[in-house]
Amino acid sequence: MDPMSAPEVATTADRITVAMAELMRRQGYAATGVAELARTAGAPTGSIYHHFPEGKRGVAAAAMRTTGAAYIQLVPLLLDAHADLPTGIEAAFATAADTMESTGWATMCPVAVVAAEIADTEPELRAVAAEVIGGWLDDGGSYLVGRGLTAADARTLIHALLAALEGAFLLARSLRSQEPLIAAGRSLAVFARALLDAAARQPA
Amino acid sequence: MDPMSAPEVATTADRITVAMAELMRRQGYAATGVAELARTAGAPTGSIYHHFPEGKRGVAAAAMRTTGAAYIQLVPLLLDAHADLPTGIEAAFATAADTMESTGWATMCPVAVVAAEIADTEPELRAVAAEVIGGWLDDGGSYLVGRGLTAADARTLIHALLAALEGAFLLARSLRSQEPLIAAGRSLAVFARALLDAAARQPA
DNA sequence: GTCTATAACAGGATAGAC
DNA sequence: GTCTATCCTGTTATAGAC
Repeated sequence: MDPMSAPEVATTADRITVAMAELMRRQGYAATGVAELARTAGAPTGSIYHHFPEGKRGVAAAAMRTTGAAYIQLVPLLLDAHADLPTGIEAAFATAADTMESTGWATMCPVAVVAAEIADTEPELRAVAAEVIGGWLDDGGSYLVGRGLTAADARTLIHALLAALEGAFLLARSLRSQEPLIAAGRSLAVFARALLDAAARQPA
Repeated sequence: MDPMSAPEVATTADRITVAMAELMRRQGYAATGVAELARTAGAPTGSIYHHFPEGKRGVAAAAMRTTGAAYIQLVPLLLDAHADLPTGIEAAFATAADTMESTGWATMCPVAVVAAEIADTEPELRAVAAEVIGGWLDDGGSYLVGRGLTAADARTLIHALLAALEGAFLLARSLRSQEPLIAAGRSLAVFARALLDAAARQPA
């Protein structure tokens, strides 16, 4: 708040949120304990319940929302670099594959890990996951419209793209192989090109 | 063993394995307790450790392998019905979407749920996941070669297909929407058709 | 707003009677 | 091979001093 204050370390609440996102990405929601979270964030357990009265569940919700906001910024960052959209998509998947391997196959999206775990058991967190994923679909779809796709095609493509990305992350992490991400990238590049070509052929 | 014995109920070990697969699919590995598993399987906790000396981890490994064997049988079952491969792929995704909605969005692959959770924390289970997924890729790839794809194309397609399927399951479950599965099915049908067309054009 | 101590309970695993 | 009782450790959450 004070413009004079140095950037310092992030606030305690921020450190807790970031630590939770990191732990969830690595081991999921259920396996992450509050004590471990406190240790990782460098805060006593009491601070967690002070900043997040809803406890572990509240921290998880905040971590998912923060992750969601951070990830959506990557879309233009990765795809604007290529004038040809299909080429950009394929390159983005390749970048993801490299990043994953260089981080020891740990860099998976925490929202996806948690979403799989809690969809049937934690209604509030499932709603948060749906909200975050829905935001990705909306924003990603808008971006694709800007790249020349019709609204309907953009919606189809962003659904297929996000599904392929999350699924390929999951397979790559278990197999410790770039192959799923590379194959998914090729597949989506072909699909994107087909949609663009069809739209160009009948601009009704 | 005794050919005269009625089919009866499955053996205790089988009931435990099946119950574990069902619980893991719904809530993951970490959130599934041994007491809950015993209750679901209709067996005392002692029996679990009698049949699976490695405990919860051993039951999970058995459940993943059993699931893997069951799922791979679905491939010819779903795809042989259509003479045109891309059409068959799209129909299979649509069937998965219907099944999922009619079961209250709970029917996700337990291997995928667990794989996401334990990739960094349970090395033995990660290896089992890799073994099961690797089997799907091998068998699915062989099937696709039988449907007219080159070995390299089959490998690419089965990777892209499995990634899209697991990812779409994950999104569909969180969003409670068929849309990810339908979009992924369309995307893979287009990709499969492109691979088949390219192979037909240059049968070098 | 920070931190310690602890309450209240559930976790996985084991021992041993039957 | 089945089942019960129990051990020990870890869990989430809270109370209350500072």
